[in-house]
Amino acid sequence: MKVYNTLTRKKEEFVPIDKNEVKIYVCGPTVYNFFHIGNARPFVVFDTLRRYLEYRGYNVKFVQNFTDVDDKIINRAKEEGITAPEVSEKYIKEYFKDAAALNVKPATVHPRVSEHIPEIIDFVKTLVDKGFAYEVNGDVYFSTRKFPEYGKLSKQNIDDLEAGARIEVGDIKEDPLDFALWKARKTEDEIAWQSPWGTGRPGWHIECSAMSKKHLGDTIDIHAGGQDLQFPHHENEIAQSECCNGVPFAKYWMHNGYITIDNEKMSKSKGNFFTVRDILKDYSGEVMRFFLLSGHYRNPINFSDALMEQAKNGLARMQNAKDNLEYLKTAGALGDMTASEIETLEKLGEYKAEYIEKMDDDLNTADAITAIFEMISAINTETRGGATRSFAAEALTALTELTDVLGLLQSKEETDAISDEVRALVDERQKARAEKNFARADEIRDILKEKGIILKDTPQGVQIIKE
RNA sequence: GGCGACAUAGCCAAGUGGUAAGGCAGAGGUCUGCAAAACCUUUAUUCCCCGGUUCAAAUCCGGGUGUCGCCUCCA
Repeated sequence: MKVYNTLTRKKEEFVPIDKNEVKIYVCGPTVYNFFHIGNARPFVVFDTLRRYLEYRGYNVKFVQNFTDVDDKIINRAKEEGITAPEVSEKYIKEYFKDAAALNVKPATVHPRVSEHIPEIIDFVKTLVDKGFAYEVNGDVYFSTRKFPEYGKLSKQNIDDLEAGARIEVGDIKEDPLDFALWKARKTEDEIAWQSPWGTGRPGWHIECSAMSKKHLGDTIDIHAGGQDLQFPHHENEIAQSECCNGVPFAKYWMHNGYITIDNEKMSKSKGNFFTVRDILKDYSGEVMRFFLLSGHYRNPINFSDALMEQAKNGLARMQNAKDNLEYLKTAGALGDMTASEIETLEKLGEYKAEYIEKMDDDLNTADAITAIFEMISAINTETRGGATRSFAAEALTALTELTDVLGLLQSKEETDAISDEVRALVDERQKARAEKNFARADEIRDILKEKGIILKDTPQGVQIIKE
């Protein structure tokens, strides 16, 4: 597999450091609110990366943190009149709900900042001892100039950065580019821990470095996150980790592109801000996931209602194909596959190869989806006038193998559990149809539709689908 | 000011030297009691513009134009 490495700005062959275990760290959410569609992109994209690597036989250790110590959480706690831990606890729970809706699997480890304070303090101490950091009034800052490679990820020249840096009034830092590793407590009600530099809490960037080290070791395979994290967050992580550990931090850096609303960046101040929780009222998580995977992960993607409608319809084509095969698996013809079916099955193998080739090319999910649609066309054409049960079963396996890796077509209930009541109505409708009492037949179809049950009359009989 | 991304049909989108994938929407048809689904046909002589390289360019080079992002918390 090839992945685009931000560090080198090139697609590189992916070779894990330890061939038995791929180590991936993804920057997770700050848990002060429901997460939004922009947050959802890296969750979905890198969950797909993980699924694909697992599909290719790798054992993946996937770490995604929760930032549960942060100004935004403290502010939120004040607003709601509860404690900061209560806020983060609440939104961690909500994270798992929305992630599940998006078919994002839980990480191997979901470390929390609040549970890694000793590790963070040790990390900062090492940096101070090695002379990469200094303390001022209970704050500890990283000395950016001490790391000669600073800027290697974002390809920025340190002097240019210096020129553009904002110099705040009364800044106590030795250099404007220095950033906080540890922040002294300012007010009594702020959450804080004891440290060699007094009471305080960790800075933002240090958390990821410390948690990555704890759970994955000094050098990891892939560090991933949103494009905006490239600078300064990831640049700072590299500086901290490489100065502390003396070895490269991550072999590959992967960054996903932005989501825009009407071609503008989503932001609270513009009021064009959509949480996944809100979107779920109109579209399923799977539609959102399909939408997010329908373009290449490094390209920007625009979010709108019209685009979600397109995604919904596209996904429905996929779902129909699966539903039809599931139906034919039990309603299709008995006996051996036909020559044509055997030939089609071979073709499905070719589409699978195409799918793998595209996913191998820096996770080209757009082309992988194309391969799935080509597979579906071949299946639909073959099964147009019916199919053998064995072909339906084989085709279903071939199709779901590919959709599973993308985390699609997962959430639908199995259609086998159909109640006697429904069964009776279907039978009554069939009788009505035979008697040409179409008014009653249509009425029953409408009654069932209200209950989320769709009937399709096929040459093989009535296909019953639960929405 | 520094760094970077993008521009392909009505919409979305892949394609980085060999003659424009795929999806959505639209039109016509087949099947059907009607639906639904599906199938068939149809929708870019052309890839923002201008030059250049080449037998050959959406793809490479030069120059424009436009849109967006990072440099400040942010996926």
